[in-house]
Order: sequence, then C-alpha cells, then structure tokens
Amino acid sequence: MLRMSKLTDYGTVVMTYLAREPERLHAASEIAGHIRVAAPTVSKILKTLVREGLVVSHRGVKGGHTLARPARDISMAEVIDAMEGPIALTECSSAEGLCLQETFCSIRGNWQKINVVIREALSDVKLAEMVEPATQHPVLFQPRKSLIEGKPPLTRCT
Amino acid sequence: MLRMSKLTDYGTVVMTYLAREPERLHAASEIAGHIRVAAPTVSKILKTLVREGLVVSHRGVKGGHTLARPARDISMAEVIDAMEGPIALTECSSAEGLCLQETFCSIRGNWQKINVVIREALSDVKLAEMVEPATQHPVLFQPRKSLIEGKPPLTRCT
DNA sequence: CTAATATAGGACTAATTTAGTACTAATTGA
DNA sequence: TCAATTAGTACTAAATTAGTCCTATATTAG
Repeated sequence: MLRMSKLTDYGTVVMTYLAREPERLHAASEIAGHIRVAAPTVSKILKTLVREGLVVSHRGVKGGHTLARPARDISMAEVIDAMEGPIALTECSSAEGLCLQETFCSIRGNWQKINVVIREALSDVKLAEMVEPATQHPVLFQPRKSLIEGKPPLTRCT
Repeated sequence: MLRMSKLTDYGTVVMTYLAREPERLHAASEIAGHIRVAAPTVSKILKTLVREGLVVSHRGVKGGHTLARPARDISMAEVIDAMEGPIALTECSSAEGLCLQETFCSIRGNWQKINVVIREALSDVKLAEMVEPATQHPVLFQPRKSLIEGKPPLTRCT
C-alpha cells in the first residue's frame, strides 16, 4: 500500500539481524551471508545506517558493526528515516514556496497530518519487537476486520 | 518518509477536487486545468479510479466524472489502494512461497502488522476531511512533540 | 613493522519503475 | 449525424533505484 524502497526494506532486515546479537560485532560479509543479500549492497546499507547514527562500526581485523543503542530504544520510524534520507526536502511538504502549485493545493496540510499519524504508528514499534516472533502486541495491534481483508501490503520479505 | 508515487498523489488531488462539487460532472480537461496537471495524465488517473470503483464516468457530450460515493464514505486508504494497484502480489507479503528468502525472513509477520496499523490510520481519514481546511481533527490528530519534529513527510503538493 | 582483514567514501553502471504521450474505439446528446 | 467526451492500449522518455567497483583508511595479530 505504502511502499518503501528495497534498500530500506533490507535496512530493516539488517537492523533486525543486529538486534538478535547486539553484544557482538558483525562483519558486513557475515550479515550478507545470513540475510542472503549481496555483500556490496549490505555494505552500502550499513554505511547509511552508520552515518545516520543507528549503527556503530569498528574497522580492522575483528571489526564489524553493532547497534548504536539498545533495540528497544530504536523505532522502525527511525530506521526508515535513516534509509529513506531527506528526499522530502525537494517537495512542498517540507518548506513553503517550493511548489508552484502551492496555492492550488488545499490538501497539503491534511496530508501532513496523515503523515504524523503514520509516523506515530511507526514510532511505537521498536526494533526489539521485530525480533520477537509475530504474535501479540496487544495494545498496538488491534486490527479491524475491514482492514485485514484489504489488499496486502508492499513490504518485501528478503 | 513513506512514499507514494506521483500518480497516487495526483489521484488524491483529483478525488479531493471531485469531492468539492460531488453533484456535478467534471470533464477530465476541466479537472486538469484546475489542478494544473497535464490532461492525458489526469485521464489516466481517472480511468484507474473508475476501474477501481471510486469514480463513475459518463461518456459523450456533457459527460464527465463524479464520485461513486459520498466523500465521507471514501477513505484515503481506498484512494491509495486504488492508485497503487496490486503491486504487492509479487512480493512475499501477499502469498506464501513467493520469496526465496522466506525461511530467513523472520520479520515478515511483524511488518504485516505494521502495515495494518498504517492502513487503520489511513482508513480513518475520509475524503470529506481532506476537503476541509487543515485545522482540527481532534480525535485522530494528536501528534506528539517528538514526531512533529522529525523529518518532513514525502507527500507532494501538486 | 608488516600483512591481513575490515570499514569508509565516492563514482559509476545497469536495471527497474514511473510518468507521460499518442492513437484508436466507443458512447452520448443535440 | 456530428462533436464532445471517455475507454483502452501501446509506446516512449525520464527519473529513480539498485547494485558494483575501486581506492583509501583503520585495526589487530604475528
């Protein structure tokens, strides 16, 4: 439904992988082997995550990557933000006057509110929860029938 | 943050435009002129919306388009679903066994739940609300400080 | 000190997706 | 019957995204 890029999707998988053994360093090649994504691609993703402060890296022999913070303190919203980058800066929603159609666009404010709602939902889901098997998150997840029967979402597996 | 395609974005603008005068028929060219999007593109969008049952069309002289249902009965989730199409069918989240990495992917179930939460948020926002100026939606929109200060969303203006 | 192993950063290419256009057919109302 | 309008399909161009490669830098073990 709402889509994210493949790299963002991989990013969440990488983060989840790191969250399973947060005390240990993980080389990019090791991660790549486990999540079955090409090593250069994993490296690229890790670089982004390091730059954004979600992952810390150690160079050299026995180097590798690990989470910058405990998994329960990292939300999925943060991971997605880190991977998607500041693309929104070129769009009207981030600043006034960038969009020629601004005066004709009366729904901008409403969209921003919707985005806030989505952010809120994603901010409530912590990385630690993603590591757990998909069962109950009683407070957060109480889907309505109508929603469950809708079209499937667009998250990739990988 | 979470992105939708330009066409989907235009789709919401077209729907909002129709919602302003639901009693009247609107030719594709008329809509194009008002929302400042190329006419063939608007036609393409309208065809999709008609096919998905959100808009009804009337051919011939004095023909045009109008909403299939009252704006208060159409949610933004429906509009986005209609525009984005069944892309998810090729991805692992829509059916078992499509993804080679399925057995290595333990976060799939959790992602599906997150998608449900987002769907729920979007299903609560009706087209009628998008027509109103962006002010209060007291129940739905009570953003937290931390969320508001995050990166800007990716909705385009247009 | 040196060799081996890792990450860092940037440039580049390929592939995919998306946006937009063009053309023809069908329908309707005057 | 004619003009306006949508319907459908195929195609092209542009933009975005994914992925690869190369060189530099850091760290540890021996």
